[in-house]
Amino acid sequence: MATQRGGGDGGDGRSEIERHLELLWRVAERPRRGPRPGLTVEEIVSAAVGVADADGLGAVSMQRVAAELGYTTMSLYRYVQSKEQLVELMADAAVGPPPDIGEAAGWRDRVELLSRALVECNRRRPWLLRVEIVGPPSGPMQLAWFEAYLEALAECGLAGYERVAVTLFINGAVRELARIAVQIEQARRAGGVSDESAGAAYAAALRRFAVPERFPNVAALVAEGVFDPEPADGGPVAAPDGADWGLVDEIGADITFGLRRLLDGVESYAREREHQAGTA
Amino acid sequence: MATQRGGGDGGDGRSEIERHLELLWRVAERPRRGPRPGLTVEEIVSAAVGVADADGLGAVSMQRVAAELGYTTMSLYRYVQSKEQLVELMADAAVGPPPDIGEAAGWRDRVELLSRALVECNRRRPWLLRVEIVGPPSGPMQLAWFEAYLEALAECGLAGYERVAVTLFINGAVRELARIAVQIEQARRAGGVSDESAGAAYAAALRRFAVPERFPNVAALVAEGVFDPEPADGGPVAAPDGADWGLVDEIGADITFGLRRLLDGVESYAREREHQAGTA
DNA sequence: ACGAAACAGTGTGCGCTATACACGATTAAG
DNA sequence: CTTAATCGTGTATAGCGCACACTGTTTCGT
Repeated sequence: MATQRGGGDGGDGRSEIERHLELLWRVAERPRRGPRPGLTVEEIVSAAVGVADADGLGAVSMQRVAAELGYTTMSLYRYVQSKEQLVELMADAAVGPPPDIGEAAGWRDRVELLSRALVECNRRRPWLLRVEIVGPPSGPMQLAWFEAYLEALAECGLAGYERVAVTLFINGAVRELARIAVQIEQARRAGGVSDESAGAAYAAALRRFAVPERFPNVAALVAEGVFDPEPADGGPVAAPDGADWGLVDEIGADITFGLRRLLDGVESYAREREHQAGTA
Repeated sequence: MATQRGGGDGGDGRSEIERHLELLWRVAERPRRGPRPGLTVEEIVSAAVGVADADGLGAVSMQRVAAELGYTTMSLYRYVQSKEQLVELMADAAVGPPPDIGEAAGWRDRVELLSRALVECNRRRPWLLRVEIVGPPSGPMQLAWFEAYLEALAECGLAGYERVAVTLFINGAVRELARIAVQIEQARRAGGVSDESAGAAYAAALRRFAVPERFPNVAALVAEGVFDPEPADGGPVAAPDGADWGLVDEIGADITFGLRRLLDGVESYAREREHQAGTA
């Protein structure tokens, strides 16, 4: 394993994780001596994000980022402790702030709007989905999204820790579904030789390997045509209620459905508890 | 980007993705000429999994795996097209088959049992959570879990594609939540110097950066003590109904809550539709 | 039976990676 | 003006994935 960020100490009083957080939040204690730094963490992160946007996460190397800035590789280490940390800074910066969903609609719509915006973020920067989440939301932007979800859920009738649970649950589901969708999308864009799109290839694979004896349910769904790229007539209704996720239709519909069931459950749970509280 | 698995062709008729799937499913077309292979894909994958179990995913290199088998690095490439592919094979093999949940209880309990088992898998092999999912469930084990979820949801009253949506939704949420929990767990285990555990450090960080002006909801929850490692009295009730995920209690409770709300929503949705169908 | 073709495993080498370390140049504190 | 801290650079190391050429083995076509 690389550097475990447990209780290490760099010589001064602050632990490693503490300094990491200070970097995330740009707590800049100005250096007291020595030459003026020619770079800022901001610049480095933004250059790295630029590289990732242009050529993917795999193209982000210390050398490439430094070259982009006209500096040498090692100079970056004056600002960042490791590449791993740089990637985390990138991830936080690149999600950007959550949209300002006014007081437009009810809390359910707000949650859905927020989730749609989150998907949109990840769709525009597919490499974000390849950055692994290292823990609970810590950076400014991550925390801003967290805050936004909690705010959206403020009046849904759930207790504090319950709202946290729902937020994390939704985030996880959305991220994972978006990952699948984006990957399909990319494969589809890259597919040149054969006519069949990646979705069709997947359907064909299922048809081949999901034998009814061992995988009866999957096989039945395959037979239904659920996994066919173009939803067959009467198949999954794409984007009900005008919910457009900008994703492969099928996955978008999946998110919509799962999210709405979850919110249904939240609603009924809150209602029931309110009722209990009233009679108690 | 590395190798896009779009429509490449290796000379024979089968596309790259096709050959990948055949390897996942161990479709062995025996070679017609030449010496007998001294290794099998099975051995290689199992050796690689052993390395990952022992020293983490970062320790898995072609050299290391080959050395473990007493072969040279390059010999592995006779069986596997790339390291990326090997990792995928590892991921599929390492989750193992889903547990056989009998006809014990209702579909809700079956889904919860399955999810608990999935979390347990990832808890015992934390490196699994660091392997990025590359697409819809394709490997034998991945598909077996998919099948198990669909089977568990068979009698919940949902249509086919709706069950798919719920399955993917749950999988995503469970995976992401488990990732956070495992990371906290590891950090806690590695934390030696300072007394405060990683959870406490996170709570402290939130207390420092989640100022009420910009993050009122988060700040309020921090003040409530929701993020404190030891749940304060009256805080989040740990493991209601005896639901033990083997994880950090707080995250386990999060999964339980989110999952049950989702299933609540599924139940009411199915009931309502059945009712509609009855009156139609 | 025999040449040819296919295949297994090895050795070498290339380009790339992160990053440790020592060094000169620069700046501010005492 | 000394001294300590810092910035940026140059150099070096250990490791990585993997392309390629090569030897030796096995089996097919004849």
